[in-house]
Amino acid sequence: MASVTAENGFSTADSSGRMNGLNSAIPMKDHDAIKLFIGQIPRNLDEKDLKPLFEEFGKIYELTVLKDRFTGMHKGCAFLTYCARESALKAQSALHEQKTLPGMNRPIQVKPADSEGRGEDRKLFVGMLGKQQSEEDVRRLFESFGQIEECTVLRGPDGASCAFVKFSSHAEAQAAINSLHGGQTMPGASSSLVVKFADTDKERTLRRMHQMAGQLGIFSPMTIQFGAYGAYTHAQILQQQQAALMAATQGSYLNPMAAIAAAQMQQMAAFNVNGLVAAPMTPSSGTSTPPGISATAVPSIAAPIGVNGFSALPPQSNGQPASEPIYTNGIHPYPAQSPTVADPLQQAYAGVQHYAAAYPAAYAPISQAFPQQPAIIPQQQREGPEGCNLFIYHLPQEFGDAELMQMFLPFGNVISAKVFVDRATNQSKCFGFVSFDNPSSAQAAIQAMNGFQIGMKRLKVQLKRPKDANRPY
DNA sequence: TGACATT
Repeated sequence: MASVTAENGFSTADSSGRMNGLNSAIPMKDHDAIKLFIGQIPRNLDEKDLKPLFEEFGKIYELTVLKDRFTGMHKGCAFLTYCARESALKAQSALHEQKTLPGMNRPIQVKPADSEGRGEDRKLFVGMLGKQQSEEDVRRLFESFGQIEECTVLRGPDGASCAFVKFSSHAEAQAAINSLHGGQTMPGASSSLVVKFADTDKERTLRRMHQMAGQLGIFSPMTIQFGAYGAYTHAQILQQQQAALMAATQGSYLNPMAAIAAAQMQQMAAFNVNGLVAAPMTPSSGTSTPPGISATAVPSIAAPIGVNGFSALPPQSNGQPASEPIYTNGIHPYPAQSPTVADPLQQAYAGVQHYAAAYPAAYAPISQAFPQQPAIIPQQQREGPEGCNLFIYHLPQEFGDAELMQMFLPFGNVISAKVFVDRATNQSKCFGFVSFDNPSSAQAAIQAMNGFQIGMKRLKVQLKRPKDANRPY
């Protein structure tokens, strides 16, 4: 009887969003209470299951598991507000990334919800970190500029690659930018540090996407999605953008491949923009972008991608391309993993901003790896060994060899990337070839990029047909 | 829809 009552109490709390159960009078919360985002929660845990876990740090004011509006499906994350700010801080430090709940393969996430930050310009994106940098290193780097409320380093198998640092004020963040952006090169990084405001504001992102879309005629904001991992419907995206954004920005882990791909797409969009438009996507640094994306752009493009650690790395994932000499980017196929809570669309958005933003800076230093002949690459199409050559269809019209190469660099050493062009019109035929130096890179690329949606189309990425198979005559 | 290293 008693337990039933308790259950009912929670159910009530559930629908009202409040955890002030039957006998507890706790309607008050601190004015500076922090709403926490809780990520990586097993879907079988409901409010009542979660409550005990969090109560230990203080009285809970509100605990809401995020659910799909239509299906009611548990989204694997929740919002939690303690009555006391202090409790939230305690919970965060005690739990965040500190334990992994049963059935999860990533540690629990406990961080201030993004709604708390108000999306103000106090959050920085930090690119060009070295491989070694830990969150602590990043904190140290930034701490002199103000109070760091949040610091997240996104890293992949190889180490750190970029980070978010949220200050308590815009001014602090700005100061950090002023002092740190472009000012030093982290050990193991190929370019100087990139420090810019993170675009947390969804609308700004959308605006930019719209801008780009208008200018390019592609990449409309709603069209970058992942087919290959498409567990997300458009409706879901729209309804739960908020939650998903949080999930994505709160350190949830995404499929690294998808994330990389997203960043790549963004990057390419940026490149295209460069050719056409002054620089809608280049925020802080005034670096002028090269006029075109012809063959001469290849080395430059290759550099940011292959050389630096973060180029292919969208901010909201832990995916990470490595940093090494140009065509040995050390990136290795991440095994395709099942997607987690975050929304690919969000990744894509975020990827755009950060990637594009970091791009100008990434531009400057060209590899030390090819001192004499900077970075130039495989200009003639070369086939790799059997099983290493991909046929890619449904490329955007705007894509040239460079873009194609960029898109596939994260998966391995690209020997060659060739978009077919109609000789008469000089227009892309929307298909091309990419060759890797080993089959597993090719497979990784297929895994990640086949089905990648651009605009209304999805990339088709397959092994190229062997020679003899396509010679009917 | 289309389609596999071209001029």
